[in-house]
Amino acid sequence: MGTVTKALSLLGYFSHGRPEIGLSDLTRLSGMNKATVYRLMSELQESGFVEQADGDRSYRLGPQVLRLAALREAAVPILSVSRRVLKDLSTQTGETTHLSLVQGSQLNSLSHAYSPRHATRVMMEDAEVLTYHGTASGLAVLAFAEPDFVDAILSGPLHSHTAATVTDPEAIRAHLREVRKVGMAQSVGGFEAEVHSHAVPVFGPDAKVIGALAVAAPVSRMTADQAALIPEALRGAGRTLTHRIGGAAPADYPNEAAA
Amino acid sequence: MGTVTKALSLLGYFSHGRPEIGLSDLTRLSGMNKATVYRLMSELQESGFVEQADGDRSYRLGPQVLRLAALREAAVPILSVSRRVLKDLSTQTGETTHLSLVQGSQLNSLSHAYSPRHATRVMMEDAEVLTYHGTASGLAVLAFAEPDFVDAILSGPLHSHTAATVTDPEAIRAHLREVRKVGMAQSVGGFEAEVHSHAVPVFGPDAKVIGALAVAAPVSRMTADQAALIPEALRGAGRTLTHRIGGAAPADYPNEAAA
DNA sequence: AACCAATGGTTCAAATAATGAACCAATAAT
DNA sequence: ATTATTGGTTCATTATTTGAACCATTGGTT
Repeated sequence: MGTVTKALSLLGYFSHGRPEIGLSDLTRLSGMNKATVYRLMSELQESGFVEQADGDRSYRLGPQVLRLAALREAAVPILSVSRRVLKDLSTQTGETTHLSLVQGSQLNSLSHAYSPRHATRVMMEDAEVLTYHGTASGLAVLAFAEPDFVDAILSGPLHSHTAATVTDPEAIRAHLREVRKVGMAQSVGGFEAEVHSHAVPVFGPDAKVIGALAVAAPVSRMTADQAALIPEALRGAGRTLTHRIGGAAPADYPNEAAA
Repeated sequence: MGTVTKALSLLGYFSHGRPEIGLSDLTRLSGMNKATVYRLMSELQESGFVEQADGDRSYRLGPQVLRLAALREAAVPILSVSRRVLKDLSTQTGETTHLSLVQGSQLNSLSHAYSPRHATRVMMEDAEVLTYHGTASGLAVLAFAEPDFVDAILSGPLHSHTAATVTDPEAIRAHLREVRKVGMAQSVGGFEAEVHSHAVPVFGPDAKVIGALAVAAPVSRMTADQAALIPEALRGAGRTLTHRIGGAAPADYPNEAAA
């Protein structure tokens, strides 16, 4: 691992649950030497990627990342485009919808929309890490990802989020074959109990999967009507989003042919 | 310059005008060795901070920056808070408004709002670099920045954007004293011709200036009425934004006492 | 008040990783 | 057909990173 990769990997320890991290904690989390972590963080701080919280001396993400994200969006406006698609999809289905993108070996939720129709709804946060094996979005991505990538994910540790999480690699592979056939993944209580999610893959310009679009509803609201309406609306939204970002579905993707 | 700083500095060459950069260009821009740039970019790519555009092999910012920006916003929600303030300020003034933040030694526009009132309006882009000496926002920041910081900026090269740009350090310092007195900066055609900008500083929790809030109007619309209304609305918006992000104005900031 | 265990931060010889000139293959321009 | 330029690679030399040990402070225990 090069020095730069090491420094950037430190940024990976920040999350919603851990927005600020002290030097000692970072040392423990990363397993690196304290002096090393200190020097790397000092460099990241110099560049504005992290800053030190006021009273405390612990680190948090810095303002420089905002500039980069704004430029990224200007070059590849996935988030801004997705907001419209998500809003429409939430309106159509009456449920919470979200977009997640593949970032290295992890899948991150990055944009979401709610519907005002029901008082109860599935809540989402942006920049949350989703597992590939335990979420409909993750399965939708895996089903259309490169075999090497799938192998890498399935050979890693597969945690159980709920009692309903499938963690057996062979069972997951069987599931993926099914997803490939219908072009959509479902997960009932696999990540959060009482949540029924549908997800379709989103493709980039090279016809490679770059993320997933999902509808998350309380299981109690999954009536026959909804179970018919959601897949249809979702498939349409997936096609729209892939198209608007200049993407293209691969030849073997069933939703296109069926459209 | 450490290796990490060097790698991150490469990200600084991306902008709206240059969203994708090839290896040779990046080598020339940075003045580093080609092999070095290649290795650094490879590491940045590995971490998802840049990616290579499809057909071309040139680099552009990667998806990983989106995740970090979402987390930064979750920890310090300046952008989301500012959007409301900017929208209100645009409605009140009928003009374009924008927020810029200090990021290291540069000032970046990061959020903006338009008013639908007039057909012509000053256009803005996010993640644009503003100069300290040539914009109202920059002057508002400098006027309340640490003396060392001001010295560093004014001792660097000061480019002329338009015929009206003031580039003499002593003239700028005199201007800054004036800004400190009234708590607001103005620039008429200093960055873009025909644009009259007003700006107030925004302060962080430690009473240090972190950026500026500005109203940008065509000079032709700067009637006596507007020239009275804009400063008042802007001062109010500045106070609101500083307050909402948990910031505090320093004791010598005049807008507070006047309120 | 003395003690202990944390914390963030610093030092310096030893180990390792970064560097840069030269080189290659493949396009693009003349 | 020739030349320049592109992205990418190599490897001995060089310079940076590393890590164990060390401080100074802080907060909690007894």
